Amino acid sequence: MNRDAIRNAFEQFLKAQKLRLTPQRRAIFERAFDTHKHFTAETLFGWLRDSPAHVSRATVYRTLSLLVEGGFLESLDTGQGELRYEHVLGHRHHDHMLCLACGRIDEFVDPRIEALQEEACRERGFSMVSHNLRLFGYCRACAKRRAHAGETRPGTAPGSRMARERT
Amino acid sequence: MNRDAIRNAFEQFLKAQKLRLTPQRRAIFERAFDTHKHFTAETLFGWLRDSPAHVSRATVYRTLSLLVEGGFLESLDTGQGELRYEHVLGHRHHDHMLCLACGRIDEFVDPRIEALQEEACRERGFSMVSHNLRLFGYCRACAKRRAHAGETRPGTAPGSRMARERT
DNA sequence: TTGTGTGCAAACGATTTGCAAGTGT
DNA sequence: ACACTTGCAAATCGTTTGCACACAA
Repeated sequence: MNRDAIRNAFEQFLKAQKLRLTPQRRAIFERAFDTHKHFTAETLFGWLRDSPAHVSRATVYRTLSLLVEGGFLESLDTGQGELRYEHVLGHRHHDHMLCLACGRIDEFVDPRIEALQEEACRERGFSMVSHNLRLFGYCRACAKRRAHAGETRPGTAPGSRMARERT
Repeated sequence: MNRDAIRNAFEQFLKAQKLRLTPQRRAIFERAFDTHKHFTAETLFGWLRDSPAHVSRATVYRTLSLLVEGGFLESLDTGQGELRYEHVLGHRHHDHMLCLACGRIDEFVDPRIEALQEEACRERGFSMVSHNLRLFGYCRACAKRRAHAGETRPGTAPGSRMARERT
């Protein structure tokens, strides 16, 4: 799915919802799809602040919600305060591994896990709408570094209440 | 694992960390283990407010963090703003199914899923510390009700920003 | 025109923190 | 005594909202 097709889908979506295609929405849409990485609302706001397009923080939030509702973006709760966004289109469902030390986010999928989830739901009469699997730990690089340093604690802000060893 | 054993472990934990056993900590500990359900900090605060034990909200939060660090409680991020807490001891690891309509939280485990997660980590050199699998959808009862009513939207606060059909 | 959308700043809500006063050990 | 703890209120922080003005359709 290329950019034009996605943009087109977005415009169709707005039209269908009787929403207006404003320069702000256009700017946010374009910038969001200019990156391949996960980003936060604040990050996107920063990107646009440094560009000719002036979009207020409120509008960034409002439009990101729109894009999520329209199924263009998906929001990922890293459990660390702020939501991160990622593309949905042309991007199959996947789960995440989050590094407690460097914040790196890796994606993975195992169809067998997906199937077992479906099975669990079926057995319990639960009608699943979506799911979310997050593995917390240390990426290869950080795990190696920590093994050497003999570290025990997470590696980010010292003393931070977040990134504990447990969920 | 009975209450006395857990309490004992808690006191040992405090001692080991050179922390003091105060009436507030005792009250919070007892009240937390008086329930079998998932609860929020605010809920626990409410329970204690209506009891002879006077504990400030700040202390509730501080002590809950302590209990999580000590491995007595585990916090569950329902993705709906506030954390919920549940016992750990005598309570094996499990994942959750969250009902978008009534808020019900069910627990389940599938050792095969757990094993596949380990495998995924091994393959990628990721050193897992903890994980968190949440299935969002409708519990048996709500699914049935919705099927009849022909509903499309989640069932809680109408128009609420949360409980969307997507994550 | 006219209902939407935007920007701004104030409001939120859960959680954290600074600080002076209290209290286990 | 003397840290460690508490309570209180103020501070955070990401996100949402009220409102007057601007602007797509």
